[in-house]
Amino acid sequence: MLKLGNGNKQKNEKNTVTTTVTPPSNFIREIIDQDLRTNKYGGRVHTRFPPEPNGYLHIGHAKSICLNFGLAAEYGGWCNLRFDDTNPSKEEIEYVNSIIEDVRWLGFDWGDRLFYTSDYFEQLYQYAVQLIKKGKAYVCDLSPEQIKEYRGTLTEPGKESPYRNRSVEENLDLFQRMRAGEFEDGSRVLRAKIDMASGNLNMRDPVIYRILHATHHRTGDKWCIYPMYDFAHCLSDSIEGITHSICTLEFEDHRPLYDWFLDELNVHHPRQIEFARLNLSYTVLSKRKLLELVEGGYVTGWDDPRMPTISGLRRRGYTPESIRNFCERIGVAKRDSIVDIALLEHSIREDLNKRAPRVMGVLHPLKVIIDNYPEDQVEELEAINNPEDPTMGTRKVPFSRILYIERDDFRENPPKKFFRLAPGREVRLRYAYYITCVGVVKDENTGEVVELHCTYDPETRGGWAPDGRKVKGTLHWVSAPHALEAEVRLYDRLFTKENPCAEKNVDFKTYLNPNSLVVLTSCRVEPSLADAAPGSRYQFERQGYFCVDSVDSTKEKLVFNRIVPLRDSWAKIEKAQKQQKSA
RNA sequence: UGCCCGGUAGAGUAAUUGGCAACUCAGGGGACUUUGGAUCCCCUGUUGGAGGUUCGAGUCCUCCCCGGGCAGCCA
Repeated sequence: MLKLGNGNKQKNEKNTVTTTVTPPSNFIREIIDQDLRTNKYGGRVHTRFPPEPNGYLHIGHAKSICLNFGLAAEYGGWCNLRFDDTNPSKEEIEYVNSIIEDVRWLGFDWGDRLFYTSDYFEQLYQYAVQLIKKGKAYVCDLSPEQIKEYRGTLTEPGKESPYRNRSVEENLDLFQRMRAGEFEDGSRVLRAKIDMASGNLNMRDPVIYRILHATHHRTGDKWCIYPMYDFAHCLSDSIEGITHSICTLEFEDHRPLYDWFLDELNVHHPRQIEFARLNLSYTVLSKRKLLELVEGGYVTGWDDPRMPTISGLRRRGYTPESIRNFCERIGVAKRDSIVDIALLEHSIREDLNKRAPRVMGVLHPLKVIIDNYPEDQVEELEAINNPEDPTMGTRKVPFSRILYIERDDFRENPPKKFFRLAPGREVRLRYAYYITCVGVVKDENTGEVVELHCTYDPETRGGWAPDGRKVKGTLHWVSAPHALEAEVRLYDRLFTKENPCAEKNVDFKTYLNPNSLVVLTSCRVEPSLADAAPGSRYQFERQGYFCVDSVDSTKEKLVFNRIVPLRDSWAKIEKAQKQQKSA
């Protein structure tokens, strides 16, 4: 008998997701292709994303979301969103809401197929009763400690519970009274009767129902017994008519148990496929560790832009497209691996290069006075919004006698291959003029360069010299009297070590990067940014991609998050030069 | 020392299922350039080991080595 879930009767909402990367084949697609060829599920492909609402989603979940929703879209099937809410002591509505928001933001749509395992509590209870009636489940009065003791170890078999052979009638009565609330938490459980000597611990009479007098965020106080994950999960998949239950590797050992439940109950039997969860270099991806960072105040919250959470990446400025492309690129397999975070960074650069408007912003301002530029003159110079996309048009940028340039763009004693400004050197100011440095003003006490004097060549307006002479460097700049002051938050990798969890006896927090956030408070950006909307993304030319912080930025005080820096080949040259010197 | 899974360039994945080991990222070099960005071109480097089957093995077989997971009334 094949029981089809209610999901099958409901209408499909097509996903609108696109990726620019051609998906390579993988072992899951092969399995589905095979099932389609053999008509195993009547040609259907129905997946689900089944989070537990006990934390925020992270990039590792994005992999699973993209897989499940992606496969469904690709094969013209469906993907359900189902909350695995079987443990009211850990789950909260706040998490439910954040998960819904995140999955939607990633660009996926579950139509009217939003489900909760708690929707099935009554049905699940009836399944348990069926097992009891078949003599395949029993109420056990052993304490938690005793159950552990009786379970045996990895290498030794367990022993049978003295309550294992209670009569069906007694079990039915006891289970009903468990539901009725007659017993204390922990006093009794319902167990499957399988094999205490199995090499697979999951088969040693696993607990399938426990007593928990806790208020559930959806069912309130209706229940005081709750099904265990192993029991609830496989049967929820079955109820929904899921064809391919895609999950992570650690559930491989549970599959025989799921097979046992499904076969004993003789219900629709999804095919479970396990894949390796995502690991990313220089970060951690476990709810427990992320929670530790949040609760310990190491970050400002779940949406701290340094966090690998979906909400953190969103606030940082990552786009859903870039995350989807990343997930496509990393592929899916069964071996554990650590993906280089550079791949994530590449994905966002690739996306934003095509889409982000260019703008000029000076992070570490150095004042420049153009000695031969008329005192009160202001010119509006034309700048291209995105050289990758002419349809994005142009804008006007004001130019005047006093400017700011990047402090790094000037060297009093320029090293080899330094193409930027130095005493006597001529460079181009982007979209403006060629300027030549004619004077350096330093602080008398510290020796710090505080101001540069330059002359400009009026013939080079727009950045071209009529005599054809070339300059090697092009600098970004802002007009001092017109510039907007802004705060810029420079984010870097959260950890200094590729795998912060590699050593079992060293706390991963030891490797937290002390420079993962550097706040710059007196940056100057061009005036076109005055009305920049929260969340909008820009390329600050020659620097990187930045996003208006959606929480802290105001019209009065702009705050930008650095999403990712541009690739910086000068930094590499300089680093190599320094290494050469010290060698 | 029980059960399960896995091992392909530095990283992540492919390989028409037994037929020239490739793609992306990273790294190196070059071209081009009003972003030292982007783009384009080139390069470095790979089937854990030993046997076996075969005309032919990353793929099939045997043994070994290495890595991961499992003893919640968590998921």
